[in-house]
Amino acid sequence: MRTDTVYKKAFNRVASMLHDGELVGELPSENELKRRLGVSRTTVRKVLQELVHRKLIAERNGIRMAERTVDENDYYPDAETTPRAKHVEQQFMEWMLRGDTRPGTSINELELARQFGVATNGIREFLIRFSRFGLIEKRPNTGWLFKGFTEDFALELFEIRMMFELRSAHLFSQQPENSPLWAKLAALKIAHVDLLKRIESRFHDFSGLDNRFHRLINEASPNRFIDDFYDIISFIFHYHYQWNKQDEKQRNKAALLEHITYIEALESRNSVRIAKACRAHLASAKATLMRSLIALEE
Amino acid sequence: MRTDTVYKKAFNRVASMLHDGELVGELPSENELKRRLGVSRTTVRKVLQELVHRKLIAERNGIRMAERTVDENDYYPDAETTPRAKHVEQQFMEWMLRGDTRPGTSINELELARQFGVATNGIREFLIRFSRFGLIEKRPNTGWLFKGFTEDFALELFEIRMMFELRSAHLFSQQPENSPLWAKLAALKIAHVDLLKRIESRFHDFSGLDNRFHRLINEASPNRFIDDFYDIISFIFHYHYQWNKQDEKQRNKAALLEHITYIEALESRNSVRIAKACRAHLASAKATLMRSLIALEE
DNA sequence: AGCATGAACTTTATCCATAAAAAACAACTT
DNA sequence: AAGTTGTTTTTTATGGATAAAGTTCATGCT
Repeated sequence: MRTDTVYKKAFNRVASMLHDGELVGELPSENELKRRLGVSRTTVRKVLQELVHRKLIAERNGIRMAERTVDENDYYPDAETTPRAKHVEQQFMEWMLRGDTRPGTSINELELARQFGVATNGIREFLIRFSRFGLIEKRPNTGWLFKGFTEDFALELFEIRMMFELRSAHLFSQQPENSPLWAKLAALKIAHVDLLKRIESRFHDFSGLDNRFHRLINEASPNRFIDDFYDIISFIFHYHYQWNKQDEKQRNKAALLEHITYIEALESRNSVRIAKACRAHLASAKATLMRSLIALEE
Repeated sequence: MRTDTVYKKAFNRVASMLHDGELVGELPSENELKRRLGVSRTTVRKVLQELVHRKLIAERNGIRMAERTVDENDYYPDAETTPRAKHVEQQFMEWMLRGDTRPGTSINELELARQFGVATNGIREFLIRFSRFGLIEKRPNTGWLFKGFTEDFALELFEIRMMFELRSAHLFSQQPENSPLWAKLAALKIAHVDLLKRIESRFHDFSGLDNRFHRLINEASPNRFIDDFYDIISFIFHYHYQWNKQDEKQRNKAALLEHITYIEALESRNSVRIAKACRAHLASAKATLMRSLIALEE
């Protein structure tokens, strides 16, 4: 059966809106809620129905009002708000990055399905999606081959990344003075400086900034293939560093400083300086990844 | 039910081997056939069984020999030797490139499934696979968006292609003198010259050469992401030109000449000359594609 | 007319079933 | 011991079913 994660997530969302006093007095219409929650009206209605049923809200002559205050165990557990496909992704990534899965291992759909508690279809769809990351390969009628999260992989990844980023940074710097992206860049710089001040406690926030920064650079002259490639990078890094936290603070602090230099280079519009800052930053990111790969081997 | 296309294809293969006298006297062992056909022994046995049943071969005290001569209608029809997934691919590409599918159209899995006569699962898997080509986009719980085989698409595609190819051509030229790839390049050049002589009748053969050439260039310093990207290109071109044959002969002849120039540039090891030939060739390929896109609009 | 709710219909996400194909195991032969 | 064939088990490719979520149609209210 299809999971009802969309509903549960929407429900939690409304509950927390009630809790935070974002919905005072008469509740918005179904259509308005639909817009705010980004789900269909069908789902909105289901949420409302349950809210009434639990007496969190009450409906009197067509007007819906908050009734009871929301408490902690009105919320559905987080795990129930994530669709199956996402769970498969997480479990697979853990299996791959954490387990002792060696390069050359073959991947068995049925076995993973059993292990993850889902139908084989879900596994297969995930693997198809995942195959574009270059880490697995399909052999028809036979199964999938895990090629390994190896040094080669990282080298090839960074080679492309470097090409793309140099290209995008260059084009970014060539934008007209009145482009709104310059203002965005300035704002991002401030965010960097702010984070740097609080780095001791807030170092986790870096990955959000990192993402924003690299995506911003691509915005100047969009290319879907570059965007897609950046998705690969984010994905890989997200999971890799999620299970590999050594030196996180230090790593992020260094990257933050590199970003600032890089941003200033962009602001200078000086090609040579830009290329240099870009190269330096990527070289450092690469070195960090390589180091952690070697650590994994042991 | 799973199709038995693997079996049928293997059967046809063996039948044509018998026909062509590639299997004289005692037939090879099951294991040997398995190796030659690239299928499992289970399938080999099924083929043999059917061959016996149809009296194409006979088995006398453990020895299998040809019995009857193979005739035209011993073969299974071609359509039955292609797996469902491939059919879906073909039908989808036709639907997309030939039909009046406009950018922005949304793609309905169920409707396609009905139209193509397959289960929705197959459509979905295809779409997931296809999504990396940058022509469609998934909107969760809702469906897929067809972004269109547009001018933008072609521009973005060629931008990346140019970056990759310049990089690969450069690295190719830097290979040591004793690399075996130089010999391969020379052989390919001869094949080009040969084809040029027969271009009037054999112009269809160009696409095979084109593929070999571009893949050869990448071989010097492999990068999986570049290979993958080249898969996208081949795929797109394959289908696009399959339904768009205008000027095919002339187009191929021009490309053949460009390739020869390009190969000679590589052989010269002269960077400037290489970059120039590479650019010229890609610019021309791009112009051809753009022209045919505009033709489509009308 | 324009927006709200209610109800019916359609499509997606997900599981399950099964024949075909592959792989593993077993017994036999040289 | 290594290669054959026979048999059994496992896995993949494909179809089908269904609850959840999305969309459309209908009705009613300002």
